[in-house]
Amino acid sequence: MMKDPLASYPGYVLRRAAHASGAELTARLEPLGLRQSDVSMLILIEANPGITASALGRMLDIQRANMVPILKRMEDAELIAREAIDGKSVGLELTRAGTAKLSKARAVIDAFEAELLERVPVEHRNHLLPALNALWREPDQQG
Amino acid sequence: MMKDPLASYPGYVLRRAAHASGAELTARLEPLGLRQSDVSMLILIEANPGITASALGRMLDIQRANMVPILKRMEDAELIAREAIDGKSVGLELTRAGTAKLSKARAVIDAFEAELLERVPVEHRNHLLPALNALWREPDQQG
DNA sequence: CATGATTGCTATTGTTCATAGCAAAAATTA
DNA sequence: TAATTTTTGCTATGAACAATAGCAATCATG
Repeated sequence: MMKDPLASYPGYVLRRAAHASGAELTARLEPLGLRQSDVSMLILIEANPGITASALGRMLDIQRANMVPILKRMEDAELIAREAIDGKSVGLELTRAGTAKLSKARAVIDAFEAELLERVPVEHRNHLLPALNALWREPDQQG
Repeated sequence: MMKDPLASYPGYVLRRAAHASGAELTARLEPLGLRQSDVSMLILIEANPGITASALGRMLDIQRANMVPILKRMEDAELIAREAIDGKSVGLELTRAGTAKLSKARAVIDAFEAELLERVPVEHRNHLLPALNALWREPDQQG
C-alpha cells in the first residue's frame, strides 16, 4: 500500500473534496443544461432582483470580463432578462422560464447538499459549514 | 446589503473555500517555482521512492496524459529523476535538488496549513479534516 | 502462446480564470 | 459648472487544468 501523507493536509483534502463534490454536482446539473455558476447566479438574481452584473460578479468572485459569456448564455436561453437601470448599469431578473428552471435546479441541489452532509459522520456534521465559512471569508468580513 | 442564500449551501461554501485557499497557496509557492500539483507529487515521490507515474496519477487523480507535462517540467528542473523498472514502467525519485526544494516547499505548506486551521474557530477545528475526508473518499474506500 | 491489460505518450478540446485595454456613463471633487 | 476619477460592460487574449481518443511497446494472464 502506498503511503499518502497528503491525507493529513487540510488544504489538500479541501481541494480534493471540492473537486469531487463539484464534479458530481456538475454531472447532476448537466441534464438541466446548467452549470454550477449558472445556478448560483440564478439563485442570487432571484434573491436580489435587479442586481447588476458587476454586483453579482463581486458576490460570486467572478470578474466582470468572465461574467459576459455566462450571462449571454443565460440570456440566450431566456432564463434571465436585462433591464437598463440608467445609461450605464443593467439590472438582471429571472424570466418565467428562468424561475421554472431554477426550481428544478434547486431540487437537484437540495438533494445533493443533503447527500453531501449525510456522508459526514454525525459528530462532525454540524461543524462543516461554519468551519468552511471561516476558511473562506476573511476574519474581518465575517461579522 | 445583498442577500446571499448561497452561504448555507455546504457544496457552494466548499467550492469557495477551496478556491480561496488554493489561490493563496499557489501565490505562496510561486516564488519557489512550484505549483500545488508539483508539491503534492514531490511529497508522494519522497514518501514512495520508485513509484511509477501511473500510480502517482492514480493517487492524485490526475490522468496519465496530464502527468506527462508536469513530470517533464520537474525533470527539466532536475527535481526528479526517472529510472527504468522494466521495459515499460519507470520509477520516480527525488534528486538532491528535489529534496532540497521540497523541504523549502514543505515549510511554506506547513505554515500555510497551520494558518488555515487557525482561521477555524477552535470548537470546529478538529472536525474539519475528518469531515472533508468523508466528503472526498467514497464510503467504501474509507476503511 | 495468444489475448487482454498496463504504461507512457501525442494530440486535441473544453472549461475556468486572470489580465489588459477601451468607450460610455456615472460619481466625485475642485 | 468643470475637471477628474471611478464604475460598468465589454473585447481580446493567454495560462492553467482537466478530459477524451488513440497508439505502440511491454507486461501479465489464462
